Amino acid sequence: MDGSDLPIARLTLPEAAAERLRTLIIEGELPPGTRLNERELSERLGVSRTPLREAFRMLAGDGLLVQLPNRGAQVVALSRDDIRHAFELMAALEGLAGELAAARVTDDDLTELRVLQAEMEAAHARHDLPAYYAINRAIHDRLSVIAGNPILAHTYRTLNARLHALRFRSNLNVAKWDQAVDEHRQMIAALAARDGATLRDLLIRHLRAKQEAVLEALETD
Amino acid sequence: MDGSDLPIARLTLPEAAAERLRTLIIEGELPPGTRLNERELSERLGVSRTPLREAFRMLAGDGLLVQLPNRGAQVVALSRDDIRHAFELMAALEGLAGELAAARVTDDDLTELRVLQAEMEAAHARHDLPAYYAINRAIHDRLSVIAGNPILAHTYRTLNARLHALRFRSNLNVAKWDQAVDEHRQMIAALAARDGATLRDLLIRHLRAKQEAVLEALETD
DNA sequence: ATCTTGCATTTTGTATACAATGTGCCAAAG
DNA sequence: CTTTGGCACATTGTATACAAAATGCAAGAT
Repeated sequence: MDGSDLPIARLTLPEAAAERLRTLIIEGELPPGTRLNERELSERLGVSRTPLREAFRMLAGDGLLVQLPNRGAQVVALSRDDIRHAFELMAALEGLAGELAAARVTDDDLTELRVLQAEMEAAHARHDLPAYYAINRAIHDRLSVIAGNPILAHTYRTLNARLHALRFRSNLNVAKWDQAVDEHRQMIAALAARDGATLRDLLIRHLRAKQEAVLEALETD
Repeated sequence: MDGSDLPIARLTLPEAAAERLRTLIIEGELPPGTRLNERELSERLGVSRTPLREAFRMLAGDGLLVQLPNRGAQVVALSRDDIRHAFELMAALEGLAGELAAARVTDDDLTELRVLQAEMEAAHARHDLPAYYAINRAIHDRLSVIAGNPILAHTYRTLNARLHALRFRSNLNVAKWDQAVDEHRQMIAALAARDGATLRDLLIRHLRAKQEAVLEALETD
């Protein structure tokens, strides 16, 4: 069985509201720092304040919101240091994921990853940055799943969501982009060779480069 | 200033309830698998159901509770695999903390850690397991703080709380105990030498040993 | 002119009432 | 004797009313 014997996951109202809010935040509809008025938002989402507040608690747990007593919730605004810290942790998580994935990867997984890699190179060739980001994310997500550690995967996704809320896209110079694509090639090779240590190092370096690009992009805001 | 200019953190009712529940779970008062009846618990804690439900959401975010739609919350019961996964991640987090700590540790930090280490050896000498655990935890916590990455520290604490809810104490054979104390000595040495790579390896091995001890202990339940 | 002080308004915090859903038991049919 | 249907009860889900707290503005004092 694949787990479909557990109760089917119908979304409860607070969960649905949280999901909706999450995308609003990540899509940039609710930019960092925005104060969230409960009454206003509850009308906008068509739910009452009670489930909305539960949604707030969930998102606060994910680090997308901060809640100040008697002053409501606001979309988190990461400082430069926060970003540095988040990337530091992300690098370690990706490194671990790579190490574990190398030990467990199947040939089917590799085939799938190679398809994604090809798509990514195509996006790169036609300078399609949004597509590149989407595929890039899919590859890294896949890796964290192949690692076979749900707790890691969850931590990874949560942290990733927080960073995505920054919407740092659209800034990436050509040299770094070329390099990133090349690093991906090396990653697949390391994975195919089941070389966990190398893959780990590659991923950590890869993340460090990404961090630099992000911080640079914020610099020029 | 030390940050005391931010709004002083008075506990809101849901937060207080969550804190209370958290200790009840970690102390083993509410063992894994316990179903939490909202009405009953709200009376016991002296709060109404609304703030209690927000507390549930917070603890669910921390992974201490699972919430099933229309079936309420229950204390999470970790499977052997969950434990393995949690330790896998913990090892990576500790490793990162060690690496970062080695780069930032001050002489004052070292003095403090050496005091804790001495206390730990004393506890070990008099076979005081509870004290040993407490000091052990203090040392590792300290390390994650010295690392200077609050996001890492938070992730670490959260995951740690989940594992502590297992209450796996009271099982540890003498050989492993001796070894653990010795590993701690080596850790302090590596830290004093600012040797991050060595410290990282030590911590990861240390955690692996701990994991084995825990899994063994559960075996004999 | 600037800084308090107090009041009105807005916003969040909590409790409770009501609705919807799930659970378990018992009876009747196969 | 087992199984299924339905009913009563218990529990969770949601909305709303009320209480408490914070914010902004204006008027007065320094």
